[in-house]
Parts: sequence; structure tokens; C-alpha cells
Amino acid sequence: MGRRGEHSKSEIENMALEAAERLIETQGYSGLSARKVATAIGYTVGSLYFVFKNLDELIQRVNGRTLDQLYMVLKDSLADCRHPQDCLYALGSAYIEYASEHAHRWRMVFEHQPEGEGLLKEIYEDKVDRVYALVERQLAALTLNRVSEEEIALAARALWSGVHGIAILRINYQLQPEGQKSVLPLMEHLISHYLAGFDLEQGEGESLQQQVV
Amino acid sequence: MGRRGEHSKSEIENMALEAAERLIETQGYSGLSARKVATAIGYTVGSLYFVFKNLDELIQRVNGRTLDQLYMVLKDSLADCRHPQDCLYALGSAYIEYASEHAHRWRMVFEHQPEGEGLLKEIYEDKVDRVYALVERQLAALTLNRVSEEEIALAARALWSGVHGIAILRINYQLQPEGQKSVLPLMEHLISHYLAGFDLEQGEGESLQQQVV
DNA sequence: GCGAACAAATGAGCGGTGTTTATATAATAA
DNA sequence: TTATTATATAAACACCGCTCATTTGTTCGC
Repeated sequence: MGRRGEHSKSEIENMALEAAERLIETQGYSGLSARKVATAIGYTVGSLYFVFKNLDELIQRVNGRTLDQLYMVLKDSLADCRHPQDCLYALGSAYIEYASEHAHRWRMVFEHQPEGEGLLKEIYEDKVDRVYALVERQLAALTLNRVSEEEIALAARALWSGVHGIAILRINYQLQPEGQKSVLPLMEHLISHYLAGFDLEQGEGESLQQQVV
Repeated sequence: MGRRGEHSKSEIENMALEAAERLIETQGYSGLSARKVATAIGYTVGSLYFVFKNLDELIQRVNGRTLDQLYMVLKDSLADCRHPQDCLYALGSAYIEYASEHAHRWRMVFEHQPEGEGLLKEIYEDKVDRVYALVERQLAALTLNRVSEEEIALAARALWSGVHGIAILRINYQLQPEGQKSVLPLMEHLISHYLAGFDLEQGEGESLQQQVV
């Protein structure tokens, strides 16, 4: 055997990532295994380890692609909104919809802890930051320059933690009988209340500066 | 061998749960295995399956105990507060502290999906509801009877999703160099802004009733 | 006291996992 | 054409969850 050159290294890489995504999407994390991925692309286990250091790296790569895809979806969701608050609703709606449609793959992004100090981890964090930046931009537009950049960053993380939590609620109950009702009003409720408070408190001097994570 | 009657079934059960908790707390979910638990309590694998249907059930039992413990901690955190908003801060602070101190075990509660339709799952959900009820009680006190019970329940879930997200931020970055700074101001920021918006919008008629999950 | 019945505990075994490595093979260079 | 090099393989290792025939200790009827 040894069909040298039939597929380039990066081709195998792509095939493996796509196969892994398919497995995760349909069977969840527990449905993923090196042998299954290898079989799905017509190779054997060993070849996978020729391309990826280990399964952890493959998962991180899948997560990276998921984050890219999520970013695109969120970015596109801003096409039809004008007022920042509506744009935040649009982002929240798109976020929850994506999480719901790709529940397994989406969950893996947050549940799989990237281990080690590799370059891959930094790329990973940049991708996360890029998603948050979309929220920050809307918050900045909403508050003009009345609020510091740092506080905007923190507000985005606090607010989006809430939207994230609602997305988790959504996918946890989407298989139950009473899970048919929309969760979007809950998301809008959270955002509107939060923003209303933001406008109110502005000027009271309760700064959050320097309070990073 | 066969040391019949040395430990009762429930004794073995308890020993196993404690050993499992220790393993999870120190090595995370991946450090847990039936053989390790069995060895830790001086038995063999087979005996574990005499007490638990499978490893999934053992994990659900561990999660149940974690939820009980979390409930107690949250309940105790309310001892020194008077105003509902301060009580919410206290709950948030206790929640984040518990999550941070028992990160692995706490994460498992949310990341391990209870499978099947067993009785255990319902007990599990009751334990979750009991935790939410602590938040609902403060929100109810804060809004008196201006807000319906159902809306309170939803508000509690929306708000606490945010606090939960902040707790995740906390444990994700607690090992990093810049992770030393407190996340508590971020939590108070979220709660105060959300509550401020709650008071504002009240009366505008944007009801969330019937919008369950 | 003794054998039968029963409950408790074992440990080998099954099919699976991630990962490593010696080996075989196909494409390329000399 | 031969030697080299890059691919791909299959076997092996140690572990995993889980099952079950078997052994063991206890207890009960006689």
C-alpha cells in the first residue's frame, strides 16, 4: 500500500477536520475517535498522527474553524440593523441560532480546555476576542465615548455571558416537549434591561477599569 | 476473598462517591475511571457495577451532591445581607467562589449531560430549580409584586446565566498570570445594570409571560 | 457440626480508546 | 536501474467501560 502523493498533507488535514466535524455534529464529542476519523477519510490511525500531534490538536483545530464560522455568521447578522441595540439583538439571535443548530460542535468550543502553551492556543484566543469585538463595537456605538474602552470590553463579556447562558438553556431543553417556545424574548429582555441600566448608571463613577477577569 | 458484609451497599456507594469526587477535584473528568474509583476504595470494578448501573449514574450522583453542596453554600451566603440587591451580590460572590474552588467538579455539573429519562434526572432538575429559587426570592423581594412570578423565574435565569458566564471566565483564566485580579466587580456591574434596567422598564408592558425557555 | 443455599466479590475477557513504532511500499533522485 | 526518501500501514501497548462465570464467605436448616 502507501498511496504516496494521492493527497497532500494539507488535503488530508482538511478531510480529517471535515470528517471530525461531521462525527461531532451527529454523534457528539463521545462519537469522535481517531480511528473513526481515519476510517472516514480512507486512511488508518497512524496517518492521522502524521498530520496532527494528537487528538487534542485536532479538536482545537475543529474549534478554531467553528469560531471562524461563528464569527462569519455573527458578522452577517448585522446586515439589516441600524440602531446598536437592534444590532445587539441581531447578534444575540444569530448566536443562539448557531448554538442551537450546531449544538455539539458549539459546546465543544467551550467545554474542551485547550491544554499546553502552544501557538495554537493564542490563535484560539484571538478568534474568541474577534467575536467579542463585534459586541464591543455595538456597545461603543451605543455609549459613544462616554465609557472607556476597557469598561466596554468588560461590559461586552458580562453581557455576552448572559446571552451565552441563555444559549445553553436553549440547547439543554430543545429536545424536551415544552422546549418548543422561543428563547429570543428572554435574550432581548436581558439585553434591554442591561442596556437600560448602563445608561442609568453612567456618570455615577463606578468605574470598572483595571478589573480584568 | 469476598468479604461479605464488611461494608453495606450504601457504605460502598458513599465511599465510591467520595473517591470519585476526590479524583475529579484533583485530576478533572479525564482522571476519573471505574477502575481508579474501585481501587481507591479497596474493591474491584465489578463491585462498582453492583452498586451503580454504570459510570454515568455515578457521575450524576456526584453532580447531585455538588448541587446540594452549592445550594448550602449559597444559602449560607445570605446570612449577612439585608437589601435584596446586596443579597444578589452575596449569591453571585458565593457562586463564583464555589465555582473557582471546585472548578472541575462544578464544571462537570453543567458539561455532563444526564442521559436517559430516569428518576435521577428529575431529582437532578429539582436540585437545579432549588438553586434558582434562591435568586428568584431576591428578585421577588426587590420588585415586590409588580412583576409576575413567571417573569421573575425567567429574569432569574437570564441574570444568572450572566453570573454563570462570569464564573466560567474566572476559572478559565485563573491559572494565567493576569488572572489574579478579581472578577467580582464585573459580577456586581452585571447585576446592578440589569436591576437598574428592571426598575426602569417596569410598567412599559413588555411582558415575558409564557415565554418559557 | 454439616451440607446446602445464598449473597458478595472477584478477575478474566470483550471490544473499544489514544498513541507509538517497526515495517513495507510507492515516488523520486542519482 | 538503483538508492533514497517520504508515506502509509498494521501491530502492539496500556488503558477504558462493562459483563459474567466463578469463587468465596456467610448463614440457615437439619
